[in-house]
Amino acid sequence: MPPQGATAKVTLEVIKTACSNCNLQELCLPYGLNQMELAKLDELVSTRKRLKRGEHLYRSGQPFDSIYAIRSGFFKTDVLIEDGRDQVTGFQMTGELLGLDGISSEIHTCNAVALEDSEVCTIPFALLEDLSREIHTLQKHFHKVMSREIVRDHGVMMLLGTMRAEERLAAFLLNLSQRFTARGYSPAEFNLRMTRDEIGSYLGLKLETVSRAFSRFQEEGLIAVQQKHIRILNTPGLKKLMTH
Amino acid sequence: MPPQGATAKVTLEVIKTACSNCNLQELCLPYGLNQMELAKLDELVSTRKRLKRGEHLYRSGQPFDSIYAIRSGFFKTDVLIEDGRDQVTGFQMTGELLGLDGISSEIHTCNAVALEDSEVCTIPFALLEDLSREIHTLQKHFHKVMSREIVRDHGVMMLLGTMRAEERLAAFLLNLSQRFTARGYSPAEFNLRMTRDEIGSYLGLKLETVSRAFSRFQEEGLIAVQQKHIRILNTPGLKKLMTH
DNA sequence: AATTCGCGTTGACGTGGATCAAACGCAGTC
DNA sequence: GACTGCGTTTGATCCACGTCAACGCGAATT
Repeated sequence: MPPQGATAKVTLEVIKTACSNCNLQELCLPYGLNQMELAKLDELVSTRKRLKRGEHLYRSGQPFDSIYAIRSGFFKTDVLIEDGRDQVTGFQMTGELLGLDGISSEIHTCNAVALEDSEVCTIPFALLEDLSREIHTLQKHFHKVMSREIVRDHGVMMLLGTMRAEERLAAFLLNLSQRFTARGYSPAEFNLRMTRDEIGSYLGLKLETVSRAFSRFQEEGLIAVQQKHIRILNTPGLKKLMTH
Repeated sequence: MPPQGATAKVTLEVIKTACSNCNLQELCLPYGLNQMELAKLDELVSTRKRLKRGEHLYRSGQPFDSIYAIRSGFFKTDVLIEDGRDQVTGFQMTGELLGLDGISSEIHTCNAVALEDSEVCTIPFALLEDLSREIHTLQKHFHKVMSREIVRDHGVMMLLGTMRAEERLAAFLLNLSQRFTARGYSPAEFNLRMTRDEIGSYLGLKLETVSRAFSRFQEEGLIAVQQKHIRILNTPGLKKLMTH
């Protein structure tokens, strides 16, 4: 890439990093704020942080003082217990928040790891609380975001508690597809950022089971898999599998 | 019961129903508030509601406008999906909050059912938001409560995703024991308010598996079961079973 | 006291997914 | 271009839990 091209790109990014100019407004915290309120939020969210694939954003046990909004990239969160067992508790993408679990005890209770090179906005939580006492809309939106996380977790509990392997994987693919769509990407074609093992951990399955389910979906013409590249060929078919 | 006895009891309850006088302060929302702040909270939480065993506090799909604090009694929450599958997402006891899931969409996303005669404080959510913009401590505490719910759900996901039947049941019993203890009841002896089927649904197991696990624990001298009555005989034994 | 009903227990058997094991494919690296 | 290593696929076997079925028990009803 020619140097002037690179320079132009950097400049553009600097301009765009303000909340007031962020194209994630409708996904992230700033939802529904007016110009003045956005200006205040910009001040709050001044720090940004880049992470390389594989880097930890935070680790379980570390003191909590900020939550993070993903500007770009892809993360997983996982919890680890003494005896070595661990579980992926979620995958987070652009516009989603990380770190809400740390609010309760002021200590992070899980690890957040970048699954690709990523960038996050650091939101000091004490300041967010201050500002959300001033701005009603921000308060309301923040509460909704936390509550949505609870509802999402109930969905995962449902999945883990009542669904069979193929139903779980179908639900997982449809969920990813829907989230990519909401971000303007193709609903039918995407690259998985996580390994089969991580998918399995999230879905309460072993990696072999995940792999077999992928193969089976392919045989049945529901999807086309090639390593991490997924094309969904028959969305209704996947949905029917779920409700089965 | 003699009439004067009943009268005395009612009067006492009326006095005690104010947040400022509630013996659940350290479990419920009012944590850490001063006298003036408590007085304001009392105003907010003016309505109380009694429910008989089996009654619904709210149902999935109903409009959300309040959260509820349990003054006494025992609840379960469950979600039901189209194809008839359902899952118990939690059991709630005295001092715990119900309804946080409804904040996100302003519609309840699960059912809350009383498992014994119960009484709740109705907390209009809009008013809670107003008041928590005034009272920093209340805001902070409310955020912690929501976050704690997320952490709790992660624990359940862990349980459903990685533990085997007996480990799940051991974790469940220890969790109940710990919550009873926090409320001043015996850590070792209590009555289950839910059926084997409901326990199974929560733990992602069939009722027969729950029943067999109970029997097995009894054979091994870990607990004594008699219908819904449980005595924990060997807490370390149960813990070891979990970390196994 | 007999009857019904909801729950719980226990046994026999089947199966979905775990486990173990081998081989493959792609991406770096030398 | 061969080498190495991680992630993935696929097959064979095993086992924890689900399923199906019978029976038991206590509480409420008559």
